[in-house]
Amino acid sequence: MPRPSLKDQRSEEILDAYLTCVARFGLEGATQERIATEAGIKRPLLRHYLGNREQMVAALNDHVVATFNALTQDIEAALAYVETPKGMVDLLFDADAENDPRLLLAWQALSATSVDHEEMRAALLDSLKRFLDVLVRTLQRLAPKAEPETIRAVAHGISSSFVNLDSLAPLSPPTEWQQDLKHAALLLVGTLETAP
Amino acid sequence: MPRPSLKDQRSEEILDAYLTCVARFGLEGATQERIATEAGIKRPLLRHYLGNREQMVAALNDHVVATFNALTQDIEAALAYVETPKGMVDLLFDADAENDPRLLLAWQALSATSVDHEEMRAALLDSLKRFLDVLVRTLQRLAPKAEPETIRAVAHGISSSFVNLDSLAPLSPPTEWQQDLKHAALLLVGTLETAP
DNA sequence: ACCTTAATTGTCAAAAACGACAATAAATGG
DNA sequence: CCATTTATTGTCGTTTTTGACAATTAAGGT
Repeated sequence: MPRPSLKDQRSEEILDAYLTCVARFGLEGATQERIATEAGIKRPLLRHYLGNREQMVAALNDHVVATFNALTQDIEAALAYVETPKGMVDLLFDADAENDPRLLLAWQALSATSVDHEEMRAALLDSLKRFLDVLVRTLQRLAPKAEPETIRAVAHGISSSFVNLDSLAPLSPPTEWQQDLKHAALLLVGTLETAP
Repeated sequence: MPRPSLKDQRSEEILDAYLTCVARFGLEGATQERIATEAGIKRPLLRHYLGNREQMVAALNDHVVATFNALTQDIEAALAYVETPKGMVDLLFDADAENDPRLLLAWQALSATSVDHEEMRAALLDSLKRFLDVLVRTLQRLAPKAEPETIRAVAHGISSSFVNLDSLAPLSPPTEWQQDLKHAALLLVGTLETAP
């Protein structure tokens, strides 16, 4: 048997470096040189692992979508043990504290340029739908009496605050904003409890 | 006297084309070729009007910040005639309906790469602060009894939904999401009325 | 030790992008 | 009509980025 391939494992590391560059310089600003430097390798290795540019972008999109979906599933699993809307917000905004913003920044960079690539666009949109679905289902469980439309609105509002938390990170905003956004999410879920 | 200069007027048009490209391809994806094509001119004209790349980026940042600040002032002026929190949300999310998403998309693209350029970063952050300030002051006027911290939270929540509205546009999301986000904003301002 | 395949690097050519300058056309006041 | 300044385009050389291939090194099984 020949030498075993570390391609999958290595590809993950390189995709992570790619993710870093896209979050920092945007999709087209993430040159192969920058990615290679970030990954600590030589440029031709990128080709060896991820192929040409088009294939690289597709791989990154898959990676970002898969990571985001995995995050969604982790959150869903954790939310199963939550019994109150407040606990839900705590979980989301504490989990995000230890969550590096690169993922959502890259997600946004990809979605901004996904107009041309239908497949990418669909996958990105689907990943967000999954996230929203988890929020909606959890809210339905925690506030069964609430109107479905209200639950959808709350889920979207929480999602917006959740996303903004990361997308504002490059501006190094005042630290209070983080609490303000969490507070907003708390206010939103609070509207479900008092519903008739 | 020599031929009169149309530089200011023309620069605005070109900056608008620049804005379009940045919203679509990101900051580093907005090549001079694409901008020139979008503006219907030849590439060397870009240099004539906006200078080299570094100067172009600075000019775009100024333009985006100025436009965003102008939008903020317009909203502030319109909000002066609003008497209810619901009216405020109506105004914001109706004004945004006729508001093309390019501005906020470019704003985000700039902010994502502003880590290196301190001046840009400060201006972008300041423009967002102004917007939030307008929301806070309006909410203070419409709900004088509400806690300052709650008002800040509501303002941030509304801002998040407002921004998300545009940043999701490239994914062509379901049209209901637009109403869901507005609904979330309504729920947020609703928490101010019932405050003791 | 040998063979097979992966990992890694070197290198080159083509294309894209940029910066800079020259040259031409156009318009306005005198 | 002339002079002056702007608007516009053409074009060159350089740098950056990419695609592609060859060559070398390394690792594991037999």
